[in-house]
This record gives sequence, C-alpha cells and structure tokens, in this order.
Amino acid sequence: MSVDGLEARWAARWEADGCYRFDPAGGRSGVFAIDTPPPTVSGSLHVGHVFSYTQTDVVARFQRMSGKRVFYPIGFDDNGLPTERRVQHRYGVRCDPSIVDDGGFEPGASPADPPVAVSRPTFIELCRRLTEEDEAAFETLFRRLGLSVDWRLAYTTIGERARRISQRGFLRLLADGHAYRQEAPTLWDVDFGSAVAQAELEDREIAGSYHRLRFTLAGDGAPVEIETTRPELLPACVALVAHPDDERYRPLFGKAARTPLFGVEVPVLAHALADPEKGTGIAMVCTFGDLTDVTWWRELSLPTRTVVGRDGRLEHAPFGEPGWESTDPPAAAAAYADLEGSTVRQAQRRIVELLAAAGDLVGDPRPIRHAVKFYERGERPLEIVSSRQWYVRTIAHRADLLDAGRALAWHPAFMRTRYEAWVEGLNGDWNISRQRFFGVPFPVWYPVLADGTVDDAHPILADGARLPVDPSVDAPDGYDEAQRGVPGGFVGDPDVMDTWATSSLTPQIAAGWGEDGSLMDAVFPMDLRPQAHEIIRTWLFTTVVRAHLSHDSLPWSNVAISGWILDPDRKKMSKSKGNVVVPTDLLEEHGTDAVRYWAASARLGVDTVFDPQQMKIGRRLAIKLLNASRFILSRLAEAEAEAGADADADADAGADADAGARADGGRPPAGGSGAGRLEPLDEAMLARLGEVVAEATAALGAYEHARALEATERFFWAFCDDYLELVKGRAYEAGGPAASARLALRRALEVLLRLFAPFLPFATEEAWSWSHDTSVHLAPWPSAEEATAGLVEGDGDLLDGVARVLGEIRRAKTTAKVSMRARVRRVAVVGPAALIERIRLAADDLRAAGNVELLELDGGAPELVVEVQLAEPDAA
RNA sequence: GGGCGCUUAGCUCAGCUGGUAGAGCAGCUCGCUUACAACGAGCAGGUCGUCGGUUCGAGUCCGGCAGCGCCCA
Repeated sequence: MSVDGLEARWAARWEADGCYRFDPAGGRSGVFAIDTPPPTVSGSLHVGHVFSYTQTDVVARFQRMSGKRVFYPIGFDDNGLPTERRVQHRYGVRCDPSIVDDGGFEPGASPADPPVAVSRPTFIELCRRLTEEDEAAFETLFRRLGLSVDWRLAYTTIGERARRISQRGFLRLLADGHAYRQEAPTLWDVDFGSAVAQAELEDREIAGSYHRLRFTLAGDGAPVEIETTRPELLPACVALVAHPDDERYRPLFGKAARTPLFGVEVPVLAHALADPEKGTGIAMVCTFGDLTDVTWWRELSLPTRTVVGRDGRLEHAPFGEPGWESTDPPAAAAAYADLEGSTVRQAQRRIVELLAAAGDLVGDPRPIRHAVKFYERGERPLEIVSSRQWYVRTIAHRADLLDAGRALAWHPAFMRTRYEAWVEGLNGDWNISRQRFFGVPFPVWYPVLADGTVDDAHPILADGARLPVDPSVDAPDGYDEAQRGVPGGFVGDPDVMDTWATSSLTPQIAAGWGEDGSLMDAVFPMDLRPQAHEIIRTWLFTTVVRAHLSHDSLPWSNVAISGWILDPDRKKMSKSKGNVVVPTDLLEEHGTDAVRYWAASARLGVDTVFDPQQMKIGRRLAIKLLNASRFILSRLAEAEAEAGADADADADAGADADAGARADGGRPPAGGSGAGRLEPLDEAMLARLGEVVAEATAALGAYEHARALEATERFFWAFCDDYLELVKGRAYEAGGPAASARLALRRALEVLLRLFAPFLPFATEEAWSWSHDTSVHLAPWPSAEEATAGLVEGDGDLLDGVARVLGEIRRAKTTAKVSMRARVRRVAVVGPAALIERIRLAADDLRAAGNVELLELDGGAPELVVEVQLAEPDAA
C-alpha cells in the first residue's frame, strides 16, 4: 500500500463536495469558530506554517466530527511594510507620493537600477500584483497540507472588505472617544520615514560612548558636569535632572544651568527616574534622546526644542528667537551652523570637536556598550520626533485588559505571563498611524483654511456608506476634487493604519462586522485564536484591545500558542539564517500525513526540533493504517462471501457498513445463530479501545492533541501486533467465535479510523472510503460507549495478560533464532489465579497465534511466569 | 536587572493529581509469517542537570545553583 497520491485525489474531492463549508444556519452554541492567523504573504513559505497550521487543523477536524459547525476561515496578511520592501526590491521602484500620475510601471526582467520613482497609485498596484502571486503560493501549500478551511471565507488584509471594516472600526473608535489624534513625541525610524509603535521595538546592544560635558550654573558660574551618550542633542537640552534624594545636587534644584556652546539656560530639577549611580548622577534632558526624556519632558512640563528631523538630520534651530533664547545668540548660531544638515552621527563627531575646543569636554569619551531601541525591521537606532499621530487608548484600560487576559483560556497556561508583562509595561497609548503607502488609509480629510493652513482640529470624517475611501484620491462629501489642497478646500490624511490596526480585527473581518449578511451573531466572540508566542504583544494584544473597546467582550475564549521550529542546532529556523526547509518539498518527499504527524506530535507552546525522522515514523503509521484496514475489510468481505446470506451474526456487522456514520453505530451482535455475546478477548480489546477513546477525546478537548495522538497510536500498534495476530485465525472460521472477532475488528476499525482522522486526514479518508460512501471527516467523533456497547464484562487486563504470554513465546522463538511460525510443543504459564483464569478465556486464540500444541495454565503462583518449550524443527 | 520555560536512554520526546523509569528512532541479534520487508520479533541502553528540603517513599512537590532558550526592562 502506498500513501502517495492520496493528497491530490482527496483534496479535490473535499473541495468538490464542499466538505468543509460553514453552515451559518443555527445557533451560536453549535458553532466552533477559529480566528486563523493570516500569514504574512511577503514572507517565505516556511515549515513553521506547516507546523502550526496543522495543529489548528487537528482542532478544527476534531470539533467538526464532534458535531460542531466549524467556522474556519483563512486570510492573507498582505498590507504593510514587508510587502512594500519586497516590491521595492523585486521591481526596483520607490514610492514618491508627490508624483501625481505616471501612467503605471511595467516591470522589466530584472529590478530597475537605480530605482525608479513611481506614484502612490502605481506603487500600490505593484504591491497588489506581487501579493496575488504570493497568495497563490500559500493557497497551494495550505490545500496540499489538507487544511479543512472554508476557502469561500478567504480574505486579505488589504482587500476591500478588510479596508472597509478597518475604516468603519476606526470611525467607531473615534466616535466612542477611544481614538484621538495628537502631536506628541513619536518613535521614528529615519530610514523608513515612519512612526513605529512600542510593540515594534527591540533592544539591541550597540557601542556608544559616555561624554562628560561641563555646564555652568547661571549665578556663580560653578561647573556642573553631566554624562551623556548623545552629545549631539545638547542644542535640544531643556533641563538637568537629578534624584530628589541626591545630596550632591539638592542645593541646585530650582536654579538654572547654562549649556556649553549654546548658552541656553535650563532649570535643574528633581525626578525619581534620575539614577544617582549613572554617570555623575545628574543628566541632561533633551527633546528627545530616549523614552526617559519623554517622561521627564511630560512630567516636568518642559518646553520642546527639537533638533532631529524626520530624515535623521539636524534641522534648523533659530537660536536667539523665542523658545531658543541664549546668553550669546551669535555664538550659539555659529556653533549650530556647523551641525545643521548633518546626520546625528556626523553631528556627534563635530560637536565633540567643538566641545573639546571650547574646553567643555571633560576627559576623553568613555566607550561603553548599551541597549538602544531599534525598530524591529530597522537598521539605525530610533529617533524620537514630535509629530501628529492617531492613537488608540490603551493605558486608560490597563486594568480591564489585564482582566481580559485572565478571562482567556491560554494553552499552555504559562503563556498568559507574556501578555500580563506586556500590558503592565505599556508606557503609552497605541500609535496606529504610519507614514507609509500600502496600508488602509484613514477615512479622514482636513479643511484647508482661507490662509492656506490645514485645520487639523476639525477633521472631516467619511460617511459610513462610502467606505472604503482613499482620501488621497477621493474627495470628501460636499467637496470636489478640484478643491484638493486649495484654500477653502481640503487635504486627505496622508497616513495609513498600522498593519496591526487591521490585523487586530481579523475576527470581525472574517465575520463581516457591519456588512450585509454579517456572521457576527453566529461566530463572534470566536472560540479559538491559534498563534505563535512572539506576537502576543502585537496581534493577540491588539485584538483583545479592539474587542474590548468595540464589543465589550473577549474576541475569543481560547488561545493556543504554538512553538517555534528549531533547526538541529536548536536555533530558530529563519530565512536570514539560511536554514529554512521549503515546505512543499517536504510534503512531496514524505507525504502530507507524515508531515502532519510530526507537527501534531508536538505539544502547544513547545519549541520543536525539525526532525524528518519523525516524519518517516508518521509515514509508516499511515501505511500501516492502510494495510491494517485493508486486511480487516478483506477478512470481513471473505467471511461474508462464504457465509452467503445465511443468518450468521456477522451479517449484522457486515450489512452495517455505515455504522460509524450513525449515532448508534457499533451495535452488539444480535442474537443470531452463532453469537450470543462477544468472546472475552474481543471484549477486552474493545474495553481498552473505549479507554483510548475517552483519553483521546478528553485530550483533544483540552488542546492536548499530542497526547490524543500518542494514546491512539500506542493502542493501534498493540492492536496490530497482538490482537490482530491473536484473532487472525479465528476470524476465518465459521460460527459464533468467528463472528465475534469480525464484529470486534470492524468496530475497532471504525473507531480507530475516526480517532486518527484529524491527524492523518488522507490515509484515514482513503481507508474509510473502502467501506463508506461519506467522508470520515464528517463522521461523528467516536464515543467510548460506541466501542464498549453491549460488552458483558470488558476486562482489559485479559488482553494485557495474553499479550504478555504471547510476548514470551515470541521471545523464545527469537532467542532460538527460529521463525515466528515455528511450532511450540508446550507452554506452561503460572501466575495469580485471577490472571490465569482470564488468560484461560483466550486460550484458543493464544494457541493459534503462537502455534502452540499444549498450553498449560496454573493459577498457583504469585507472579506470572511463562515457560516455553519449542517443538523439534521440522525435518523439512 | 526582573520574569517565564526547558534540562529524563546516543537522538527526539512522553511521564496528568508523588508509589520500583517509558515510547519511537538510531544500535545489536534474528525472522520473507497468506495485511504490511517501505515489514515483523527480540535484545541492550538512564545514579531523570546539580545541591539541599518536605515525605514511609521524589523524575514528579518546595528552595538554592548551573547551563540553554525566550519574554520584559
């Protein structure tokens, strides 16, 4: 038997039959809704996708078989910066929003070099073109993987519906007072030219230097020395701060100090965040060097003197004018003239020279390594600039968000800690605007006043019926396009939303919140969010925020956190490390069920080593399942053929071809001619099977799919190795004992195929199809009672005892280096009376399976001891 | 610096509420047996990271330490 080729055949069949279509009719309680992660399509296909999406699919299939109507949509995350970067590299273009109409761009065979500037609409069109290609690749992979998603429910995060729902969601936040626009210090990546949110930060250790600078007190000219890693921000200095308990500086609080070079008088203030251990214990506050500066600036109500522009260069600073007062304006202006226009790095070198020349640099700069904030995709340290941005309130809801985290069921539970640490560490509201292009625009315009200035305070909001709108192309109601940018007219908000501002609405987008035919009532809040742990602070957190603010509920009741894939050196697999494995090759080589087996063997939250060996085991399991199924069914068919249409009890089971698809499947044998009750060994096997069903069902219900698979697999191998061998002979015969074996085999097969179905959808479907017309994936999940129905006793220990004796017989044969088929003259078994009596009930099967002539059972010993005496080898 | 997780056979991992260590793979030996040689049977292999505590009893519970990974500063 081969498992190759099953994928294409069954995937096509499932699609044609609409096997996994969601049925919206009926109540919420009958639905299991999954908020599937939309993969970032500009990223590469990755084994990680195969891994985590399989784990979710196992849950979906289990819930579907358990009678739920499974809402299992899929999306593709295509908006945002990763796509922009890919487009830039792929085609050799860059977006210049000042270009009005360039008539499009036809990419050549290779990227244009140097890059061609294109208009915003052209750039967006290129983004769409590329994401369509990417999405097709993902769809192919996911279909090949056998994900039981309803493809009719697919969405993209830049698609029209996602844009409309994002904009509608934004307008609703605004109406409810949960969103606002404000000029504020903003984390800024100078290369990308965009704001960055707290969630997108990462700390990196880089080299820097402490520079000791000499300030002077305004009154007596006494020196005050501070240390800074960013001397180039000296012209932006607005205060000095020391710890309130620091005796060295207490006398200075309230006095003014004068900056070197620029002669700007700044107050000396007290603040608890000043670290007496750091440097000289007194720090300069600049607008803005880091997030602590922002805190000081805000809490001490300091003025703003910005010098770093959005391009990362020092912009004009009008020393001598209001806000830039100096004791010596010409000298300040002269010093600054040397810095203006240069990058922060250049400015740092230059100002150190100036300070040294002026004698205000104390000693040499002292090299250190320190943690600096970077945008996670960026290459230069972030700057903090003052800019106008849209924010969503999070700080005000911190307590509620913590409660929400506690109300969520986390799998595994310890992952909640990540969420709580994040929420507790929030230091500002969520900045949702980005100065980029390929994203969802804000549905907002601003009036242009008569004097030509933009009236930011009175935004013009889009009407809900017009969504989605693009304010860079569409004119607001009551205006026409000719009024764009002219006095008395309007301008569009130039920004787009943070990609998480859209992704935080994936449940609402999938459910069509506010759309015609909305599924919200049927599927929201959803049951499950599967995702990886590194995006707890972004995707999970923002989704919780949106559901809380707009629906006053959790977005889902459960979250399943998958682990990472590690390479054999225990490093996270990633493209940059060059250690990724192409998943389509993997599926081709091992087969889908095999790869799924590997993925499903891993528990949630546990990082897992990429292990082709494990896939080989899965492949063997799938093949074994096909072989065992074929064997059992062939026995049944043969027996039926021989029995003809007579009253053999087996006819009952044989005719009951769809037992598994019926709620009352697996009935006990009717009182036919031969079978009053099942044989004790058959009952024992079914009793054990019942235990396995209970264990697997409980495990899957608790999101412990690996445990369910392990239990099922362990039973299955024992079933094949021992039970099947024991009853093989009997199943051929006629009469009650044979009928009992056949019924037990059929019932076990029916149950086993369904237990394996979520894990090995292709092999189980194939085997199931040999005796059913309907899909195993729509068959009811087996119950323990189904396995044990009608059992009189059902003593699992019997099976174990018999298996132990059989094992001893095998051991003897292996030790003697003879075939398993070799005859055994005598087997003497002693042991506890109760156990011996159980084994006696299966003595015939044991003799047949071991080819034993004489089986002696004696119940007078405390421990089970088996003595095996082989027959003389045949002369032949 | 604070926190979370992990550490069990050569490898990858199970061991849930404490009761004499498990699986698969790899290794070794054997067997073509009428479901399966892409298979089957068997053997061997571990002082459960370390130190201490609780307990009649600890891989399991508690604390310290070490290593690895991650999260947050």
